Amino acid sequence: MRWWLCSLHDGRSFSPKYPTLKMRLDQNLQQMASAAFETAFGRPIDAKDVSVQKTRKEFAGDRTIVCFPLARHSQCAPDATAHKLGEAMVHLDGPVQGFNVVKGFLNLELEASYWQDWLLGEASSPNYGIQPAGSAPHVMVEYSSPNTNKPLHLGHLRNNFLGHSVSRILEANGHTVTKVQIINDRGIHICKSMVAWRKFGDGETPESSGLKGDKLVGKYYVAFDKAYKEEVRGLVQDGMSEKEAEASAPILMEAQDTLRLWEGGDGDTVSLWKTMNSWVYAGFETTYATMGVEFDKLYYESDTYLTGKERVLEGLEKGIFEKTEDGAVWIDLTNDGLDRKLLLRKDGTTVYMTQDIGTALLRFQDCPDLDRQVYTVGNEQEYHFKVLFLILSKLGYEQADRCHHLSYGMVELPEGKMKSREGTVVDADDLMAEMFGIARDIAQEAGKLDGLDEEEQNSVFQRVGLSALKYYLLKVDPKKNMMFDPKASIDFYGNTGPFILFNYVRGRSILRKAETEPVSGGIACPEADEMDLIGLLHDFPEVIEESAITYNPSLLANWCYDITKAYSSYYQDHSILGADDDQVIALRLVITERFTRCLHLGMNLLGISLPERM
RNA sequence: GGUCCCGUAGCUCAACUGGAUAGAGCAUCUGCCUUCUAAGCAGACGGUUUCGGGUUCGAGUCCCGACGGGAUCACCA
Repeated sequence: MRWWLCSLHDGRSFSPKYPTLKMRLDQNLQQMASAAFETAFGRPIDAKDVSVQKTRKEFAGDRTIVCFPLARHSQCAPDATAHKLGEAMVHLDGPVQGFNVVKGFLNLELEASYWQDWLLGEASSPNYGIQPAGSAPHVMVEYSSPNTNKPLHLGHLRNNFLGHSVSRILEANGHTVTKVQIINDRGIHICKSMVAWRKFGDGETPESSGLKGDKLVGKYYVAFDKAYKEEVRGLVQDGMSEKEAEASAPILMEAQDTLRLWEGGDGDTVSLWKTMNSWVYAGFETTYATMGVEFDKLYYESDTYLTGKERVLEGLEKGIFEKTEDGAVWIDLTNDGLDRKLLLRKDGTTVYMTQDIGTALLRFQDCPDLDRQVYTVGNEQEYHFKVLFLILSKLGYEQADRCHHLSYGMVELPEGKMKSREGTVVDADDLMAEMFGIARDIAQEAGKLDGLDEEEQNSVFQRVGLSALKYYLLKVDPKKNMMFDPKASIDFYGNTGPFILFNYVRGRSILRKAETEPVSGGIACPEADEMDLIGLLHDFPEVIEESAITYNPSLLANWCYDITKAYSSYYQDHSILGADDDQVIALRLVITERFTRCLHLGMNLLGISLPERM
């Protein structure tokens, strides 16, 4: 244990003035303001109606109460209201020691000891900012869920980092979280790769080619597309209409036959399917391991689509769905402002929607205590989920209300959307490798890691490189589309993951050195220079909570940057171990400890792990 | 065409959910390493928050309209 923790907690003088202060500061001030208001004006106001916010830096004070809305209740001008309210609050038994008024803004000044007590009290807890495990309901979070016909790309990285981070943030808020993905291992897309591999593959395997399994299968998916296009072109030249040609190209027919054979359980087809899928999974596993994401449970579409089909047939009997003359099953959602949607093809095979119905219901069945499901899927599928939840509801499942689509925006390239056809896809493996390489180049050039063995160095490169990528993708509001320019690459300086890591490492370095320098006594009173950092530390629990409520890790990412920036500036202007006064050293060390601990936790909730050196 | 999302500095993004003088990074320029890690710090430059109305003490934020960009409305997943 660090000296400044034990010396301040063991046996003595630390007795906070407001030890039972369970509520956070702002709520407390709201209640105080409510009480003070009644004293001053003889009329009650609801504590919730009091707007408390941090005082802006350019004004004196810690917290500000906005008094414009209160003027209506006080029957006084806003600034007069502020004065009287401030007067009454100072007289209450609480931390408010003084105040000043600017226009209708009441700036409250807290007792100096308030923040000292807080630093040594609430902020010192190892659990600061997180809720006890199991104190909130069970949530299932789905993410990743790639197609098994091509390798993971930049879009999947955003998806995985987002879903993984949201899972951790929910856990920090006390939820039990089950991380899942649906493996789309079935359907026409995988059949296309199978057909192409049979036609052009000549028995090629990952072993024989040295290609990662997902890359190999992706290669044949591309080969299929190429052959298909050629056939269509040929048919059009022979006088067929384009639409007709697209629907009847022989290689497509072959893929559709393969799908029928697969659904019929044909031995050879199923066997090849298993082989090629296993190649893809092995490739994905490697990529997930590099990314640092994991899953608690996998759902396979091949296991859930039949359940979906059964529910659709039940719905058909109940008259919720309708069968057209050719035998296909549809739902008519025009009364709900949507369109007609296909649920079963005329040949009885299932579509995407069918299996998602089955999957959703199976998951609630598997976890009886499940409170809700979160689907991390791109915003291009908003319509799909709208329809899915509506269908579940029409089928009579109340679980429909407990499903949430966590929709996120596309990662766009300067030329627009990624198109595999045009070769503009940014491959996940390649991009991560590039990040590691940049991290290595920078570190080696500066000679920062001399003295570490190769394994330790690699671990640092990976953490630093991955931090750049993860932070880059997570700092943007999930719902917004974002831009990625492969030529400009991802920065390692400025508002970036490595900047945050760097300052964490500096803080940790100080703490390691401090261990050998015993100092006793209390901590000095924080000055204005320290208040920036203390204020941000105080925000931490709310940031974690807000990130969970809104499924938005970018709030947390931005907090990590803000506090790091504040620490970096502080670090530059103040010598922490070299201060003249022992109590000042103690204060600065306490702040450094709170900073590194909260930052470590916050970054971990983003899925970013921190090195001790870099 | 219907529905949904977005529009903030040259570029990439913030803005505590309606609060005070809209902030960071990149890029450009100027300083700072004999000092706890310079992947850093300090400063300069950069804005009619796309445009026009409305709501009120107060609007980048809310409502209406226009313009611009994206997504979606598949017997692909």
